[in-house]
Amino acid sequence: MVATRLDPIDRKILSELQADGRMTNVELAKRVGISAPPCLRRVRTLEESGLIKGYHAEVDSRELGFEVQVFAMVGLDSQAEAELSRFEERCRSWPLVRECHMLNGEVDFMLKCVAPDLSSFQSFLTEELLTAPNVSSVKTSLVIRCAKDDPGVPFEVLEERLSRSA
Amino acid sequence: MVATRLDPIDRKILSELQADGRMTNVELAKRVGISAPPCLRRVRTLEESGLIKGYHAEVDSRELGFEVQVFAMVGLDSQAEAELSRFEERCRSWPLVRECHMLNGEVDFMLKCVAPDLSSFQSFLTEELLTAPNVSSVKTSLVIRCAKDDPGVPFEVLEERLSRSA
DNA sequence: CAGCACGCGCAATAATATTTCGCTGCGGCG
DNA sequence: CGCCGCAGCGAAATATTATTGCGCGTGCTG
Repeated sequence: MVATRLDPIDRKILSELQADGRMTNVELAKRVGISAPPCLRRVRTLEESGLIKGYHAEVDSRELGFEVQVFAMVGLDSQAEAELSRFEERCRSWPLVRECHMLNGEVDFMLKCVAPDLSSFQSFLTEELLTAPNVSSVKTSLVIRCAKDDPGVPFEVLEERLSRSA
Repeated sequence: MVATRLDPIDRKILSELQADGRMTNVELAKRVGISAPPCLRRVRTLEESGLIKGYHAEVDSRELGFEVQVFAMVGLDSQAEAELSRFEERCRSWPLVRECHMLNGEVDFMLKCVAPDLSSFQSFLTEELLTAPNVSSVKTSLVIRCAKDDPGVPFEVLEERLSRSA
């Protein structure tokens, strides 16, 4: 990891931008305690180094008409690398699938899906996911409500850890 | 849902800002096909209506030293509302827990956790999660690799759906 | 068909981003 | 030790962007 090259100011920048990605550079500079130009240079460096992978607006999915959120646990018949990749590629092509994680243990993949309503998810499930090649089992769990949905990483933990090792 | 009040331009704005939340307003206006001032007015309206809940920088968690990502499926002893809320509140106070979703079915909660390494996750698991009141069972699954991690909702699906109902 | 409300674009202004420049502190090297 | 070169800073200048005010057209509504 490249994080060791980051000084406390860089980490503060990342933390602030994770919390509010549209903060002006002036405001950001004020918060991290340096002037605007070096602050912008640091942000650009963080972007170019790939530590900042992008910026996104967080939208209200329910209000936008996506009432249904589902976790799908998928088991495959073959776990050969070629088959794994094929399944991942398929997931990337399904818009309803927002996340696809390969897991250890009995279940091979965890998918997070979003759909306008139950019936559209059902048809995705039966017509796409269950009929996809190599898929042996799918267990789905509907999200009843969401208590927490924080993006990114807990910088507090990082700081705590660094202060201990210092 | 309030989405019916949105015209195609508003939806395009949301879609563009979800993909790139730091786009300048002039660029955004160009893409959605109107001039800058009305575009900015629309963005402000979307923000005030809560349809845009915020903006976030997407950071590279591995590079930042968070090597471990885990899904934890939690079962509780009591599912009384007061107990559910209490557990949710506890999840909000744990930095390592980034998401907490209540599910239907046998498992009560799905947690997405992030940690610097396996041992720090283990200590969280044994010292915090497993010892929390009312927690009866926890099954964890380590993320081996991530094939897809798209934020937000698939606007393509929304458009398709609206064009059918039109 | 007049009046009204709404949303647009244009032009002007304010704020912000970005570049340029010179200063300063720090570590390597003569 | 003292000099040099580098890296990072801040101030100032400039370019770009955000924001406001205003007049115009369009489409309801009476």
